[in-house]
Amino acid sequence: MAGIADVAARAGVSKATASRALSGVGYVSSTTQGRVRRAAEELGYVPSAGAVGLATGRTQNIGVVMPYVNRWFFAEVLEGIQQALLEQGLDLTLYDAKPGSAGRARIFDDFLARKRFDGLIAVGLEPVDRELELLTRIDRPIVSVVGSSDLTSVVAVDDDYAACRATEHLLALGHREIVFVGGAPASHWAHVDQQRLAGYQRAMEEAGLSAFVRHVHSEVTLPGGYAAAADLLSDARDRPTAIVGVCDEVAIGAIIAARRLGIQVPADLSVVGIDDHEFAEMFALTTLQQVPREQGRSAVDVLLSEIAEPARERTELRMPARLIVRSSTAPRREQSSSL
Amino acid sequence: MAGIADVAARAGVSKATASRALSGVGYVSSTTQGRVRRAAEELGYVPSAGAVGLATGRTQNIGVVMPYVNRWFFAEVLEGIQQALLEQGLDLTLYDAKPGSAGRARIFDDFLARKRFDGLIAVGLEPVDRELELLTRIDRPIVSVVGSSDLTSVVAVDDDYAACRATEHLLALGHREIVFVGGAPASHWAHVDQQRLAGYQRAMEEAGLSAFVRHVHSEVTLPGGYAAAADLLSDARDRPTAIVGVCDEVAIGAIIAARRLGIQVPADLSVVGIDDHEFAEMFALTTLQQVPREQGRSAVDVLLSEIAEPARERTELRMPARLIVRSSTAPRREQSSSL
DNA sequence: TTGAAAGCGTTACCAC
DNA sequence: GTGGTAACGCTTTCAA
Repeated sequence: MAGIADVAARAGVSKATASRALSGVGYVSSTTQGRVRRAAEELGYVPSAGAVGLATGRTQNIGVVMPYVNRWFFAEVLEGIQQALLEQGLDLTLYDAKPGSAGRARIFDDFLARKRFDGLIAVGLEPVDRELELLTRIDRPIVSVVGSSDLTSVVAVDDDYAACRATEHLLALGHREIVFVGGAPASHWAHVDQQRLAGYQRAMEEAGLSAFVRHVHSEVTLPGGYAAAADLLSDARDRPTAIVGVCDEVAIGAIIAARRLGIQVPADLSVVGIDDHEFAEMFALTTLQQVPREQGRSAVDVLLSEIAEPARERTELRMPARLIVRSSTAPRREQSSSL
Repeated sequence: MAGIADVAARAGVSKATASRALSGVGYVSSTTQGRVRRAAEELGYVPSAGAVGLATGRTQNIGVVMPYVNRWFFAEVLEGIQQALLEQGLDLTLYDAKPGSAGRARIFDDFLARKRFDGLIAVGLEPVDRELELLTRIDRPIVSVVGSSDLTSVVAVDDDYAACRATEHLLALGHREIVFVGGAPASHWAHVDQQRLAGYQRAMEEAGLSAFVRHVHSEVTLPGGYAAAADLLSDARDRPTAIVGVCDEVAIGAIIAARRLGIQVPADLSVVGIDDHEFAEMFALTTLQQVPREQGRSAVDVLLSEIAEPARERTELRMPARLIVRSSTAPRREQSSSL
């Protein structure tokens, strides 16, 4: 375990000079720098992260808190963050804070307080009040991905717009009986669900179809969408002609359910999602694309700026989703039952 | 930023005593301990991780390296690890090392060398030689999840057995034309694919059906299985009556492909997977269950023992998968084409 | 049972 | 341009 003292000794300089030569901060003649570098190389010198942290107050480590890692959106964001941090030579400490779990309480009470990071990225956290307060105490820059927050920077997609655009797409195809599937009453995804539901409602209202607004709850997962749609579609009499899924996973669940019931997609039923999930292509799903990986990268950019310049005011980056038309949507068909 | 000195001052003792009182190591009278604890409480004292690390040589942090986080198995393992670590009050630093990426090289060259962790869990890594060498240099306990390794402890499912069992299940149902789907020629999943393929082959051979052994390559993802199966099943003439998927994702892709081609599962085609993926239930998939979350937890157990007792010899934990019969498999039907 | 002081490995300030 | 040296915040001997 060669330390900087060993490097200095071998290069015939002081620790101070060695430090400067290695970090590139401050004056060093290029010849000594060369000598020091070589010495470090030869000794296989690796600075001790703990010591650097102690001395500089910077841990070179970013914390990431998210409630799930096994769901597409979260996993993608995480990968985006990881990649961006890697390029900067920063470590990433992961905190998996499942809503309501004992672990979550522990994370907020103990782990975050330890502040083993220079900044924090909170993905889809939806903190409750107590948690929010603990978060503010942390005194490190925080950026939220997904949702909204008055006290952190935010990187997210415009959920309201996405759902509205999805609904308009169906309306333009002549659909009227459009139901919005997704979002449990007490979802920890609350903000997003709500925004997307609102966008759907707005589009319906603007089309003068307030009376047709219909929202079916479901767990926000593929099996959840499957179950909800299976139920919704089982009654042939008041079956909608189109579905807006709160996200692609739910939409795909709905497509699978429809197929099992012998309902043709898109001939009998149009389905649109939001995400552009990795399975979207396979199910020919029309969707509003967001790129969570990019959101992760952006979150890192924003966070690093705030770390570099603490006085900076908070940023809010809200990206528009782009409509991708595949073949899960089609014009409303004249139905025999419409007599 | 109250430090231990502040706590000591407030409690009217020395830093040394305060340290002992707080950590519970060494002699302290219970009255002073009480006083110190209270003082710490009142000041909201939180020890500086960096300083503790410097002084003790322990970072209270575990590194986790995996090639993906957005795939079911990896995400589940990660959650299991995270939970177990959380309970122990340990942090988790994540390194996402995509095979062949520039980031991966960086992780091995720079990040792991920094040793900001007391031990390492490598999930499905399949390191190449150079990487293996770097890994051994680290001088910290390492446990591998998935695969095999002579120089680290291993926690994994018995892949050969699982595939063999899956195949036997189909054989028992009367199937002969059983094809194994999954595994690209140069997969970074190589070891697992290989073991499972071997298990399938063994079962076929033992049943005297060596001539029927057939392996179709596919990317080890749901869309990959879909594509491979769509291709495999398109030709009605030499269509198998059963498929063993290298994992559930591939198996489910195959089921979806079959349905789209109008092939009935399980009437015309039996499909069995390995995993018990979260979607397995929804597709009524017969499968060999492994519980990656448990593997993650076990990996943590093993690792912590090795950290506590460095001389300990390496452990190898290989768990058997359990057959779960749902309804994607059925007895081979007498076929009209079998005339 | 307690306290003083010596590390742990860097960085950064201030003379030289 | 370079070298002392004091932090950084904690743990851990060793004496008292």
